[in-house]
Amino acid sequence: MSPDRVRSRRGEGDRLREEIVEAATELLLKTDDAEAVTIRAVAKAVGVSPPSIYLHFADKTSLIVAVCQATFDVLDDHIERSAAGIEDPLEAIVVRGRAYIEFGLDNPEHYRILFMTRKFVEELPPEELLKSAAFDHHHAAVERAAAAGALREGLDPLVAAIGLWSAVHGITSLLITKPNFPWPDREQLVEHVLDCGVRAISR
Amino acid sequence: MSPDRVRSRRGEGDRLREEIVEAATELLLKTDDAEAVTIRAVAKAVGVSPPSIYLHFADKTSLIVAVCQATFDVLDDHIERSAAGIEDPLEAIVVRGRAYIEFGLDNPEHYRILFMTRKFVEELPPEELLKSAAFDHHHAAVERAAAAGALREGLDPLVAAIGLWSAVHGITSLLITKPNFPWPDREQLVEHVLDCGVRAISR
DNA sequence: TGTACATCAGTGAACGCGCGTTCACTGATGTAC
DNA sequence: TGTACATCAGTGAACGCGCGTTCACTGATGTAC
Repeated sequence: MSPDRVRSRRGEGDRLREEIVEAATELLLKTDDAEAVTIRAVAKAVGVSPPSIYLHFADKTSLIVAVCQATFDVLDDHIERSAAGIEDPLEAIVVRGRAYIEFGLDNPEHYRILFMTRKFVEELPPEELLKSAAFDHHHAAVERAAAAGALREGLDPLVAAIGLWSAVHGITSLLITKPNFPWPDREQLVEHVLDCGVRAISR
Repeated sequence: MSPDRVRSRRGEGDRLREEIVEAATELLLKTDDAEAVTIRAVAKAVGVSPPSIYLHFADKTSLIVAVCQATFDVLDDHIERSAAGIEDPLEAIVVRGRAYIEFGLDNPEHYRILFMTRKFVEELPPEELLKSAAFDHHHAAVERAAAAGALREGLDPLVAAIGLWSAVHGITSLLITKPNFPWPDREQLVEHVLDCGVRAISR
């Protein structure tokens, strides 16, 4: 993080790896611009020389992929915590959706590399393809609503889950991408999208 | 377009401007990668030297902005044609939504610069901010549905219009960004989103 | 306990690349007389 | 009708920049004996 970083002791070389991922993550948040996250900028933020990055990552893509992986985990965790202990399956879906949107709006550039960019999550060799637990958890939540008889007849829970995802993704990504659009009250908008989401799938 | 392009006659210098915008548009479609659209690549596609671009555009951003402007017009046109002559206001909304999604899926990289990138549409000096007629037309269509008494009580048509936009934007951008996701049948998904959209706002 | 040595965590300098952009220019084309 | 000239639509070569990445290296740290 700081330029007065002290060199790791023997055997603790892996500490740098974490510091690099953290610095890149923080840089994404602070600059609000994925293009500002260069090898040089990350190295500077960590307090290390650019070649040092290559002690832990084969190339820049690998570094960003590690950031994506870590961010997927944070997102999933955030949603799971929010929904913990909520009994009503439809309410749980709404709460999850709200948490998802919240994460996106709070971490726009992270959201961007995870869900609005092909390069780092999608264009990987098949065996390295990142997968977020978040979708599976969301899907499971919709299945629970279906099992509880809360969904419309004849509605495939997977299709319903994707529909909900695309609703929350839609509003999140538009708000991120179009800051100059004359949006009405943001909170009202979010609640409307969430309300429409369950309204459209429940019986 | 071709390297054997003939120089414009006197007074016809503006012809090159159109050719440049067309070439950039085509390049976006063919390469499916906004990063492939460089001044050099566009110049080569037109059959002209790189500095010639600067006879018509102050810088690269201006060129891409012109592409965005033209693409907004094409999108709006596509939607208007699709919805022409449809009487039922709710059906018109669905048809518009379908046309919007269709445009995005057929022109993913154009969709990306218009709706998934801040740089060219949003980060302009206020007086140059691009505005698409498409949203206003969509908004008007929702107002018509409201006037016809087709919407739920107490629903602000603007909020409803944005909700619908975010629904169609959501599915469009996810399908574009996540080609490797195990999507169910694409057409079924699109219809589900459209169906949910009107279902959630109609009475 | 002292010392030679291997190893580990880094560094400094430089590479090649492609990019947007600039500059001084050229040569065909139309126009004035 | 012929010709000098201004103008217009371009061009060739080069600039500086920041980037990812490589290479040969250094110096502190722990270990073997």
